Amino acid sequence: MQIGNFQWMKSVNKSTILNVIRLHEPISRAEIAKLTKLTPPTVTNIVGELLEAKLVVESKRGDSTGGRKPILLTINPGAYHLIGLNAGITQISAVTATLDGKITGEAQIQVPPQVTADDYIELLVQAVEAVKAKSEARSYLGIGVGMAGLIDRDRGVLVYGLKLNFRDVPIKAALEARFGIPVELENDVRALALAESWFGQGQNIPNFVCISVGTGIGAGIVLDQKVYHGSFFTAGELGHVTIDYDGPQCKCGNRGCLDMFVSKQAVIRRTRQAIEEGRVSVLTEWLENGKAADLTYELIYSAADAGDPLALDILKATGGYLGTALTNLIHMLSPQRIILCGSVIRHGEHVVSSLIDTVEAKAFGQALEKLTIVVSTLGPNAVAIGGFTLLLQKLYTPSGIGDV
Amino acid sequence: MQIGNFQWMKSVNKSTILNVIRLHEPISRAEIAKLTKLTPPTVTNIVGELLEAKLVVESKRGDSTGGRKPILLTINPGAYHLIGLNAGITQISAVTATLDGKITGEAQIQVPPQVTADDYIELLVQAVEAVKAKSEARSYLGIGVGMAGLIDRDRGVLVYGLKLNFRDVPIKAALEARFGIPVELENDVRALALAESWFGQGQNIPNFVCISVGTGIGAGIVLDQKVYHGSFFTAGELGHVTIDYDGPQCKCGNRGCLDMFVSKQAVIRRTRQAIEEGRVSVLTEWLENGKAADLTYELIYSAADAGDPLALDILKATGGYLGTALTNLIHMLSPQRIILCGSVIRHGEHVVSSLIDTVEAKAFGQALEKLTIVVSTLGPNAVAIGGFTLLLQKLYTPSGIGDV
DNA sequence: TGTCTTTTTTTATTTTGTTATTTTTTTTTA
DNA sequence: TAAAAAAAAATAACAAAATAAAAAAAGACA
Repeated sequence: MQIGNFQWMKSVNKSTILNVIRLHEPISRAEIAKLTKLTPPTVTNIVGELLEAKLVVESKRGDSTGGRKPILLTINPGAYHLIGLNAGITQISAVTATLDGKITGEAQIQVPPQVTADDYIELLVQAVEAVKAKSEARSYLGIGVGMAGLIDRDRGVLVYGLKLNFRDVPIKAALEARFGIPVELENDVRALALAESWFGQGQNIPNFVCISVGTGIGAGIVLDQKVYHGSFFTAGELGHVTIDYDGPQCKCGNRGCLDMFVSKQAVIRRTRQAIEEGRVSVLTEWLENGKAADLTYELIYSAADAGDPLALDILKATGGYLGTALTNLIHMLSPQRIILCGSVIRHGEHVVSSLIDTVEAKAFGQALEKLTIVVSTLGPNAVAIGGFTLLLQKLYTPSGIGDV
Repeated sequence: MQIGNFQWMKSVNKSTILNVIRLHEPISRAEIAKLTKLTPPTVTNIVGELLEAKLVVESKRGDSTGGRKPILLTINPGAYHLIGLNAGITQISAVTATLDGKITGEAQIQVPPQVTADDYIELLVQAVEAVKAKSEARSYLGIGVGMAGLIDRDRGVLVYGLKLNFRDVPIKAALEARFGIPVELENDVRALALAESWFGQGQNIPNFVCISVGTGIGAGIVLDQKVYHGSFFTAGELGHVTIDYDGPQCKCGNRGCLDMFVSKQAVIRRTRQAIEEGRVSVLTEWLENGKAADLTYELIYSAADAGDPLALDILKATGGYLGTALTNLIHMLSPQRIILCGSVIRHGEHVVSSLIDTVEAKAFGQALEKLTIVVSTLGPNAVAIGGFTLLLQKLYTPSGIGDV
């Protein structure tokens, strides 16, 4: 139950001002007062504390508009640094960044197929050490981790997932004990959504959904500018949405799950099946004359790029299935934007175009008119960016500033 | 951009205290201080203002626990009254209620098939007059309206819907001009969800979805205790979710929409089709010997109650389709609870049981374990209750109290 | 140079919550 | 039964932080 007292009031104003500086830098005290409707003395007072905490610096003088030149304020990028991790199944990647979200270094570590939870934590530590070694930053505000699996955001625990045998792994506690700085843990797709919200295509979009299509399919849902978790952090399971009432059996027990149609493996399976059924394709040649060792997703989209009709059909159908699932989502949640990410999207112009065609054909009304579908531009570090954004989010939230 | 100032701080505390009184009445000042962590003088001070505004009354003395007996406070039910409307296609129903949500009177007005928007507003006015005439309340806090169609909640405008030719009808402005008290307008299913959240099965459930199945299918989504609208108020279009990729053509242009399987009309259509195909059913007799004029939904569930295998099959299949759609929703949003409402549910034990069976078979993981599916207990006035709850919501929100 | 503008800081005031104290009322206990 | 203890509520003094008014600083321009 939030109650109003002086500390809280000040804390709200402090975070408001810090956010305004972040979003409008470089900006003068007078301009902040105008934007926030706070009075100039209040702004001066709070900016003083932010300067003292080294979160903000006075940069240059601005241009005069007929009077004294304003002293422009910016976020102090150098004082504190952030560490973001993308903790994946086969690879851990780490980045360091400044307070304004600029990446200053990166490092990768491969994960062997068979590891215990303790091994994995040790690999996370190595990744942090590796990226720290490459950076000359001294003071770190914390470590933010995006991780595949069911994550208890509040406790910082991997409940299950990532590797099959992992159960209740206290990632946050382990890393905090090791490094003595705050650690935040979040599901990878939701970290991605957070990254889009702060630095990508989700900026200034209150309601959007980030769809990640790769080995699995997940949705990161942002509603009213906040990442939505659902009860017990299980929202966004797009992969097991039914799109065909009488479709093929999925390993989850249901029929016609989206996962059976559009994951990387599903695309490969459907292509193989079509070839076995005798459909003509350049892929048959490539495989037979040893030009390709095995049927991979990369091979299929190469064939599609080369104009192979089977590969094109498969990828278009993939977009169609995905588009159908997204149309359902659009009618239920009516997001302003859908952001597509993941390896299938990054190498899948055919999938994306057919997806957009499908949505435009199937969705209707205002929900469609107000909608834009875009492809993520954050690149392969997106989840790690989301990781350190968890720290920024805390910093820029009331009562998150005093701790610095 | 919310900034902290004294009025806001006080307003937050005032609404906090008013809410605590509502939820824990009868309660003493000392107890409020303990619950809210506000200090006793602050509570005394604010309670004084609430007493003066007649929103709260000192009722009896409580039992002593070894010292002075506490003065117990309750919401003043008599000082202000509320009006709630369910503005439907064929009928408008109105209720009056006290500040604690007790209904004190009701009235109904039938809507002729052909009316203009102006006629309809006049009928709304008549409904309000009729219910006011039946109540001896003097002072009304406002009118809250739940209405079928696309509602712009902010402006209080019916954008389209209800009757086919209605476009941009300024309901709020019209009623405010007529009665001189605040009017709030909301979509009917979302009003329903709000009613459940305050007075029904959604109490203390942060994330739930209210499914209404009748002539159409809609979902009212409550996330983090707030009714979710989506971009441009179009969230919750459950009726046109695809559940069968190659299903029958819907009037919206897509194939296999849920609406084609589970609305009242769809149930009738599917039953008629089965009869025409020669399936044996008691319904055939009832219709042939003139015992029933026409095939209606009521007739079908009577037959199911009488054990008719065709009717049972149809209703069970209906539950199956609905359950499939809900499973998708559950995997996407992971709500803690699903509340079923509407006429098909109220007279559909067979539908509900098959729906629950389907969800339990198809959903999996934490999303299922943490989920409960219940039937609404608010009765036929639910939307009207949601209507006046719009006013309560405003009243119990910071800066909504000063206006009284 | 002098006046006008704009930005920033200073001073005094106001709002409102907090701490400490007092009053009122009741129960407990000697 | 009277004194002590305890709880609830009210009052007084205090403090935090915003606001209002005014002053100072710094520059523009005639």
